[in-house]
Amino acid sequence: MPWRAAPGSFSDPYHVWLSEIMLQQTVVATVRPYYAKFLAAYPAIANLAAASVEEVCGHWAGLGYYARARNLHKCARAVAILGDFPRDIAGLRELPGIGPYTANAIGAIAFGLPVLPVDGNIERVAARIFAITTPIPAGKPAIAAAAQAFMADKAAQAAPGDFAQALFDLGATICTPKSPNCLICPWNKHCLAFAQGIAASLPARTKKAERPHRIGTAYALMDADENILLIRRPPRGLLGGMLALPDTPPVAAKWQDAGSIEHVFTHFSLTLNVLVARHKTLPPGALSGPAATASLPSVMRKALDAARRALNHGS
DNA sequence: TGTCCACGTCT
DNA sequence: AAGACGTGGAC
Repeated sequence: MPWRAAPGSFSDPYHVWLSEIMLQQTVVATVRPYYAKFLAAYPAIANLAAASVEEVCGHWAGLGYYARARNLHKCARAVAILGDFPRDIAGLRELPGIGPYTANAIGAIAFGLPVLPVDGNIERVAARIFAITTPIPAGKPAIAAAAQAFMADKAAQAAPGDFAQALFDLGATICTPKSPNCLICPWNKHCLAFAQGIAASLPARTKKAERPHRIGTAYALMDADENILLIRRPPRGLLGGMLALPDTPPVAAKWQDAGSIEHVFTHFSLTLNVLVARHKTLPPGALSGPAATASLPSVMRKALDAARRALNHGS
């Protein structure tokens, strides 16, 4: 990983923090190009603090969970005021967007504090080693508590950051969610789930409630130069602070059907009907143009693509 | 195709 | 303290 330091050495706290925020609920392959883009745009956390929140959200577009981008910016400004990252868990926890996991990740990896950041990987390893069958999420606290026993290990104490990252790797490559490679696992002699032949079934999960379906409308108003009218959504809630197509008609116009797109969010799936219209000029102050459309959340990019297809066919 | 997975934080 | 919050890849 580009954000990792050589074994035995500490990583730059800025790099650890930036990568860990991006890695929340997001896989490494997705994060990689965003991490590179952010470091190019903001070589130091001071550059991030000096940027506008709109610009930061724009760079974040497509990565999802946009509260992370807003908190990233807030956190950068808080760190700018403090002068540097706090070097203790309690201090890190007070920063926006940093919860128990991320505080421990920064503490262990950047500062060598003897703490264990229990992510999904380490949770899975712990559930198996100790054969904890309580389903997640109810069983989460018990699994995290059991995982703390790992820190009794001398190697863990000596290099908490390397230890945590080694466990991440164990979970990602050997102790995988499905078909774990127990036969080559360095810990298989100590694994209760392996001994009982139940490793693949752990951690158990409570069946999720069915995802509701919603229907919405997006309005794409395009001028002669192919600019599309965009709005900025309110700073909280769904796609908070992000650019979007309006969900109510921005002007009186001859709206035409451009088909629909499907999108799945965490807590609902969405059919978005897209309507399009041509207009000579966009309202003054409209956000538009190629730079703006590059900064759209994925659902809005899908809608915009549908709108453009319809307009190009119709003309 | 659809289900699961990415434990993470905030309110 | 239960629910809100995105997206894409693996299988």
